[in-house]
Amino acid sequence: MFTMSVDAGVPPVLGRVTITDVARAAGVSVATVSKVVNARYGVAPSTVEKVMAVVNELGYETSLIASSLRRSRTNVIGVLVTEFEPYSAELLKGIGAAAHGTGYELLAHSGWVDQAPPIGWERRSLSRLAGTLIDGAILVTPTAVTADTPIPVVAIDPHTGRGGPSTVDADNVGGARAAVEHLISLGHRRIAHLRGRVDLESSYRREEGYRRCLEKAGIPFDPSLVLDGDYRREVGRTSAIDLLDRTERPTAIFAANDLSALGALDAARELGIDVPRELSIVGFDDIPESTATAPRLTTIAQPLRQMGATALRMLVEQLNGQESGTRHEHLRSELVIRESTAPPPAA
Amino acid sequence: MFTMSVDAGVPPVLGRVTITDVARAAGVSVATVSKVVNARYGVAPSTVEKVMAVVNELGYETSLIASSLRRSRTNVIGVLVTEFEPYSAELLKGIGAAAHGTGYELLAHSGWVDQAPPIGWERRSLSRLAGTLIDGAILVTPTAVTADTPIPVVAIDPHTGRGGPSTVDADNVGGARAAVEHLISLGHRRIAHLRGRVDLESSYRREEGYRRCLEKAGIPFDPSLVLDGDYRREVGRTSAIDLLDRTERPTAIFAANDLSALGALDAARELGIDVPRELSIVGFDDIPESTATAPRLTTIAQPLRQMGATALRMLVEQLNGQESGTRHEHLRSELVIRESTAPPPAA
DNA sequence: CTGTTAGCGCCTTCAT
DNA sequence: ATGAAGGCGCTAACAG
Repeated sequence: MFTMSVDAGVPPVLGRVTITDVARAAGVSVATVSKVVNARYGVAPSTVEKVMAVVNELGYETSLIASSLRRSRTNVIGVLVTEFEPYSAELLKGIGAAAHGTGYELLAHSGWVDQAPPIGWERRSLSRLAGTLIDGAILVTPTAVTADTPIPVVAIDPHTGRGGPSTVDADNVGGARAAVEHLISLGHRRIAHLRGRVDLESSYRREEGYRRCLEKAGIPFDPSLVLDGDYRREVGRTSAIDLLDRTERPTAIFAANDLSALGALDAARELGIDVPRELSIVGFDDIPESTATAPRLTTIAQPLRQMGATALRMLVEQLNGQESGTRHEHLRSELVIRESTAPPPAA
Repeated sequence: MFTMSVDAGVPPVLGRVTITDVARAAGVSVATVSKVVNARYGVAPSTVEKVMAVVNELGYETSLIASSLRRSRTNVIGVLVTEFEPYSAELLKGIGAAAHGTGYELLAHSGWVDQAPPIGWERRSLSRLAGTLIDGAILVTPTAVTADTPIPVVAIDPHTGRGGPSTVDADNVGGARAAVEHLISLGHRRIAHLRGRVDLESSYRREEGYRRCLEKAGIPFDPSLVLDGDYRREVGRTSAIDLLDRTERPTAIFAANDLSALGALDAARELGIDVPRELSIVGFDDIPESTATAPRLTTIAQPLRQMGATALRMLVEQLNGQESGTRHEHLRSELVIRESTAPPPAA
């Protein structure tokens, strides 16, 4: 505990310092301490001084939990994620940067560290934190948000864009089409797809973009070329191995996100398949990790930091009552050509 | 609020659903609901069923805050950071990965979004969350931790390694020496240094490594070549501009972390100075962003994910009472040569 | 098996 | 100007 050397004859306190400890040490009531700490009127200057001295000596800080249980506002915004992976980490950076000057602290919560998050996980998380600890929340890739949340909410890349809370996402269909168009323009015809998380809208949109683009180019859709990537590296790797072990393997893979694309890259390396000479790979997201590989990943860049920042600003507007209706912010995504794509082998 | 269509004649509830709402709707006492929800013994099966039905209908979840105020344990580990930037984001990824299977949820807290964190910021954050919300904490780059914290704590890259809580860090002196040796071996003699945050031990160690290495190579130490980088991109940029505007500018810069190295890269680009032909830059950390630049950054890699994972494991051991004494884990850092370093211009 | 009671730490009337 | 009392939502001990 933070019991430092106590000069003024105040006895040290065991455990966490509470308002009661301060009150006892200062010889006043807890109510008075509360008033002093929260700068309320009606306390004699001499009392204020006395109490503050004890507060400093004991290193007292009001418990966020206790006060939030009592108060209505906490000035804390919650960021609810299933996991801290590169995607949510990027959003967090953007959210954090945008939080400067708003007066809100940030609390990022990751439940479900043990189990896979069930559909609707965000409801549980929200229920556990809302109403008391946090004033509003940013939901990262929620699966089943409804409109009637207990506190203001903004969802990033949610399952369903309409009818629910305000949302932020990037152009998924357009991005996917740009990715596949790029591959087609290089000459690829056998293009596989590593699908995203089935509980997310973005997965469907990206697959839709993939199919539409094939269709437009007159390439027949082959369902056997679409496997699960689940937005995860290991799943992407496994599916890619399946794909690449076939006698007539695809010459290109469009992965629904960078993580699964990195998994595909892992697979190619393991199988001794050269990227991009023998296999082209395109990802989606543009997480920083996508430049750390050799070859560097060609991908569809989503403005993740900006998406996070936008979500935070929208939420703060709601919290400050400046904005009432729900908004749906769509940001642009764009093709970033790096080193993982090339024309297919001459074969 | 999560009031869904209520079938069993339970009236909808306004605001967050509390245990009282459930009790009232189910026609039992709050104590009984609590027992049911927490799977305690001594409740009739029929009652359990009845209560659970209402719980599901109303979408009730126990408030983390209220229960943590009452209980001693919460099974939540706090990660206290000043800011969500690339460094702490990497740690968070490692911490999150290591949390799988431990039974602990994660709560990452960033206070100080408005103000610069004062020395000892971690004490306030800890006081606000400890004792109730979180069972233990990982402190990221704390500035003045003492040994007597109210809850078990592990510090990552703290101000002082000894006498305080358990710590995790990487080899700072060795890393810095490797960086500067690399530059010297390339032929550099005028090597500048962008110093880190003055409130952190790691800054001193890296500067120490820099000076020792110069000394060993017989290069006189020039204090005018050491400027503040503050571990931040913008500060690194400003200082680098100062350095590069001089008539006799350095041929190489060793930045105390990648962020300030990226700032130096920004500065060079603005001034039209070619990296690495006219200026070499070495960073420290190996955040994913260090590969996203052109040229890619040569840097000292700290195993950030692993550091986070180690910290989590150490903390869990403390929480489970398997480990009592404080430990200091030192991980290795290593030079990663990429594209931002080359021999100095022939001049 | 169920309900009543007390209290976690804090803030807010409302008396004094 | 100060303090006593009630209550936020919940759980643990005890009573019935």
